[in-house]
Amino acid sequence: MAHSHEAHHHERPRDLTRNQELVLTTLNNAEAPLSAYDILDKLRDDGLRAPLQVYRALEKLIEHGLAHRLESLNAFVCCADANCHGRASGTAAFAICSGCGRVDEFADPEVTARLAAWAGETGFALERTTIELRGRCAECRKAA
Amino acid sequence: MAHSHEAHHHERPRDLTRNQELVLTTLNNAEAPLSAYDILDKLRDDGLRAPLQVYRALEKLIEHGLAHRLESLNAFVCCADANCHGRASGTAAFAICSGCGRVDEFADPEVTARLAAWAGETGFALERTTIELRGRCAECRKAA
DNA sequence: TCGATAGCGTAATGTCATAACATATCGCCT
DNA sequence: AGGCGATATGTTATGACATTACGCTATCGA
Ligand SMILES: [Zn+2]
Ligand SMILES: [Zn+2]
Ligand SMILES: [Zn+2]
Ligand SMILES: [Zn+2]
Repeated sequence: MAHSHEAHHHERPRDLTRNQELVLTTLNNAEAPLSAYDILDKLRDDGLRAPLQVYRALEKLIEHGLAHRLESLNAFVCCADANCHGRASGTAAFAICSGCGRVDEFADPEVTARLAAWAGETGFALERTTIELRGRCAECRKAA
Repeated sequence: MAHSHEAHHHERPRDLTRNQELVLTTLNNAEAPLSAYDILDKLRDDGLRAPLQVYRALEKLIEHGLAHRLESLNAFVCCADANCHGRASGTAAFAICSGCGRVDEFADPEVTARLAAWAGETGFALERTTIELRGRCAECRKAA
């Protein structure tokens, strides 16, 4: 572990390609999750033309932990949890507001532990976990 | 609350229409989740012709707690947890095997409680929760 | 210099889901 | 019986999301 061989289990983030950079920036600038086609539309002026260009970039960003896919929305957000990349915080959970569309990423170690425990007892080899909460955020409730 | 006004918060399950019955039976007979189009194909001989007929039936079945949508799969399963309909067990979680495709429905009250607690602290009005685990089931691991 | 790996561009296609409109059926009140 | 609202249905067309297939290019180390 002595010489510079990269962090051992998680790519260093910053060797993004042009398309990946464009997509990540678009996600970063967005207030709410974007679908792949939303992203594509925003990047037409930068030369992107086909959905696949976006999907390929997203795939890498997600691999690197820089973005997440929201399954219940068929849309994508950039990662908001500094610890998430280093996976110190366990499985990420997402609270999605049906009012403003904003997404709050958080992690609860106890939840992670309980699900891992269930997997352990059951013999289920856990690879990936999706936790998505739908509802209305505090701000939208006040604005009601 | 004295006279017969139905159970107060959860419909009695058995007043399904023909289409709902057909779809539910199809899901019950399936070993793995089915997409709406899978269901449609299986029900062509029974007179179903359009996706919407299936989606409408699914919508009601899900409302009644007789079926669930798996967001990470865009597919549907029938509910496997007797308690689920009576909502005694809290939020349902699903373990989806990438080997055999089978789905295991379970509920962990502690997980439910932790997510509810997060929502409480944050002021998030929780309406619906999705928890989906991807991996390989014990049987598929043995068969490896 | 060669081959392997990764990324890129494009077209076509596949899969999932809903809008819009027209009918039909049932419970209920008059 | 007649009228009404609520719910379910059937059908067509369309929209939204995602992948397959193919060929080209850049990079890097043997
Ligand atoms: Zn994250
Ligand atoms: Zn909100
Ligand atoms: Zn259930
Ligand atoms: Zn399996």
